[in-house]
Amino acid sequence: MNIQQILEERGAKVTSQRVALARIMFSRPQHLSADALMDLALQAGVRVSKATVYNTLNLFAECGIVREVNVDGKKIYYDSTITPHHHLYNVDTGELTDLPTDAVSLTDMPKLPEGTEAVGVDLIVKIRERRG
Amino acid sequence: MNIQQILEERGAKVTSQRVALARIMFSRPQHLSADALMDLALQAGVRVSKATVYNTLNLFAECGIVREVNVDGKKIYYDSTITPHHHLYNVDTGELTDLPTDAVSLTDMPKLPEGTEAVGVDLIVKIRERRG
DNA sequence: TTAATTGCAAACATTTTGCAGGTTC
DNA sequence: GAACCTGCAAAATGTTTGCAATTAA
Repeated sequence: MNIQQILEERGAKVTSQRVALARIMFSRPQHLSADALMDLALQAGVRVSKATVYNTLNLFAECGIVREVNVDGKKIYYDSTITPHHHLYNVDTGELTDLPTDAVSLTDMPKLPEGTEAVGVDLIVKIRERRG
Repeated sequence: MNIQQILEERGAKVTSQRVALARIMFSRPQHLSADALMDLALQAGVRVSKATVYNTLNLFAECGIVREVNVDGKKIYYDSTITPHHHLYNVDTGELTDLPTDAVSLTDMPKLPEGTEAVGVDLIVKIRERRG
């Protein structure tokens, strides 16, 4: 994945912050909040502001190179993996992990309202530590 | 559904605010944010504060009589229907509607990590107005 | 009577915005 | 050099909290 090329195709400028944030984001499969990405960037010696982190994540999402995951209604997580898959969310630990699509059989799409089209399907299996 | 009884069973007090908010919430199947519920309450002449609306919705969720729906990472919606079902979310209009479970075939549960148990499954089909 | 609940305002957390200065093409 | 981007601080949301006054049991 060439972030430079993706930005150019979109008519967006190739700035050092965008390249640096992309390098961190796509270094491995992960789920990062804006805050967490900012921390990783600062730790890596990348000088970047909060506003730019938010702007950049929104830009990446619009470009379709990250996927937003809403799991707790509080903060947005950005998933560096965009191939179709589901999520496992541990409500006790806050841990968010991927679930291959074949782990759940989701066969057919429902009939959608007139004049609408599907954008995507988000499936989150919520788990917790076993009690008792 | 007897809200009075549910509160008593939980050892929570039966207050006029809780009863009034429950009456509005469960008057029909709907998806309400805290803000929207507060507006409906005020319109209905119920004197209630923002803090109490939030407290009450959290209480109802803990009692399992409403279901939280996280759809946009910004605000939490509370669903007055708790029988298993999925959701259709129109990203253009913000409209959130129910989808019967049989509209999508979700056959088997994935293997869960050791020591965890499923709390629930949230499936949201995101749609938009058709383009072009 | 007492323990829980309410309301208010202030605190909090996350995300967005306005604008001056800096950078990319 | 023109348009875009960044950083900062302030604003905008949505939600929670602290505490005095009120209410249910």
